[in-house]
Amino acid sequence: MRKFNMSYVRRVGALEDSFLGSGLPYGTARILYEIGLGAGTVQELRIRLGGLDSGYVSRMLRTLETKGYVTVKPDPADGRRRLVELTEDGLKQWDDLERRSEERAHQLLDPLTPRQRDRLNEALATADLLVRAATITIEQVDPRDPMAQEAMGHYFAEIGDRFGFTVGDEGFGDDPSLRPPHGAFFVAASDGAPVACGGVREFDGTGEIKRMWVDPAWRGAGLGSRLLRHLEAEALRLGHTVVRLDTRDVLSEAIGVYERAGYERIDRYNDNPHATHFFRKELG
Amino acid sequence: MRKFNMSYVRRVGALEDSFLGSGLPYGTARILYEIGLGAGTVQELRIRLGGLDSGYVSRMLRTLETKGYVTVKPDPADGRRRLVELTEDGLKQWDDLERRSEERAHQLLDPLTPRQRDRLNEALATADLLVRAATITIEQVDPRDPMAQEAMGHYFAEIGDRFGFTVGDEGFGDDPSLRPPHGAFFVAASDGAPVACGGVREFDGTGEIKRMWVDPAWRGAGLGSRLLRHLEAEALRLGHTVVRLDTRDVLSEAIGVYERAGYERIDRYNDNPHATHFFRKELG
DNA sequence: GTAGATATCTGACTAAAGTCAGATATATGA
DNA sequence: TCATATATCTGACTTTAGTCAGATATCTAC
Repeated sequence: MRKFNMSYVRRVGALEDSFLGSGLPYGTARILYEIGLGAGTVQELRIRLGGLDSGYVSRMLRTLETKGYVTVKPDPADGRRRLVELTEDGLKQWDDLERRSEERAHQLLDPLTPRQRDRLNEALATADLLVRAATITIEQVDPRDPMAQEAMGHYFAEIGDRFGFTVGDEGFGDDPSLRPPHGAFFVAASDGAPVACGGVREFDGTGEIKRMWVDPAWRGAGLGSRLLRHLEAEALRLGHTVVRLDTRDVLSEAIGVYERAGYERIDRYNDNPHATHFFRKELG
Repeated sequence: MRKFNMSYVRRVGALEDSFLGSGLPYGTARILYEIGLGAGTVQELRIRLGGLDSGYVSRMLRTLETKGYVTVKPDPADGRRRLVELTEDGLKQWDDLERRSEERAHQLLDPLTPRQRDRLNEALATADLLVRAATITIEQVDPRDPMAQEAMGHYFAEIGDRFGFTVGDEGFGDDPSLRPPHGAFFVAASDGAPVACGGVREFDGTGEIKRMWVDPAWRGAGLGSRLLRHLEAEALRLGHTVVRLDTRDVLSEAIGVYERAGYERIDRYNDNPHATHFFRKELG
């Protein structure tokens, strides 16, 4: 991997140079590009760019503003925040960056045969997926946290359970049992977007895993197993030596994950009307 | 490819940050690292680092020298040049960079399963090879040029022809027919090292391709065909509509390249005692 | 031996990138 | 309502990275 970095950056790093030739310094061009990918608040921008200094970003936005490439206005939802978006001129600049970058990439790949180009694309796609997978972070959050809510939204939508939330609630059933001290909820995120979630709670004297979901695009990448290990560790920490869970036949990939993780089929242990399969595992 | 760059650099780019934490600025650390990969003249260093300004490099070397990480002394072979190498302290620093970088890579890959790690390595190796292949440059040089000499050295070594050069010559037979105006010689280089070569000349009223060689590590990557197309174009430019060539059975890959490029077998057309196969192609 | 060419160095410079300490205005919770 | 926290901005600053124009010593070809 390190060998690849050295060699790749030396050769292709120049791709980034295409940001130049736009009359903008690299940092400023990067910000312009990022705004073009999606307008938003200054703060979002800073995070997406990897935590740049607020003063630094502010100054660059001022530059872009005086050049007429972006507009900055207060966020109606929170007067402290400011919303940034591209002007028409800014969009033109952005398209320009995009085109130049595309051109450079084509030129670079020109000497390759079509078959080699296909192989390269495939290899890069694989590498990208795996690196993304490696940099997914699993974090414990409150089930009422927006990220958790978003993830559970996907979960309930997928199992077609329109009753996952109580009418009148603002979000999906805030199950207090999934919060400390006797429970926990985890969200796995990639680039700030939730790609998997799951919770542990106590039920009938043992640990129980609930609401485990993995983004369809991420299935088969080992993320389910990783999350499950995380949940089991938490169950153990909460003092359980046995965990159980129920699931339904629609979630076929999930069933595979449980089986490969050493779960054994058991009889129905609760009265969940939607559940079709029940599992159990000894921990420790 | 561009998508990969954005995503990869954002995630793994931080690998380069490991150059920091060494108390050295990035540029200086890069030089130190490069010296550690192989001592040599300042010039070699500059080229390996992608053509940095001589003043800039000189200054950084001065910094490293006063820190006691490198020694710089005149090259006995050419008093204008200076040789750079690591001191013991410098080697320690280098190992440190190496270790930190390695650590960082391991940490990054930690969440992946061994199978995923293998897949990633394979994908990166493929991508690296192809990107290297794409950035190989083919340039016309004088056959007496050191690069050409080095490439021909490999060629003669491989065909086991100890008589490729005339005794008393400093290098490999400087065949004036491979120089303009009636001939040309080309070297393909990757990272400053020759990986393929070949020449065209006039022989008996038609074009003739001579001394075509591809580094064994690069065979099967389409480089031979690419070089051959180059040589054919040159032959055409020199006014030939037919090219011929001879080769010997030891160079089996080469024979495949000629056949796939549309060459047809012909009878012996010269008295080269080592040649076993003879080919011909109409151009244009 | 002399006229270039080459390799490195020095000094003077610029621009980009980033840091840090407040200032200001708005939001939030007790 | 008041203390505190948050989001952004401004000004003053430092470090890196890189450029350019000579200066100097050495080599090469004629």
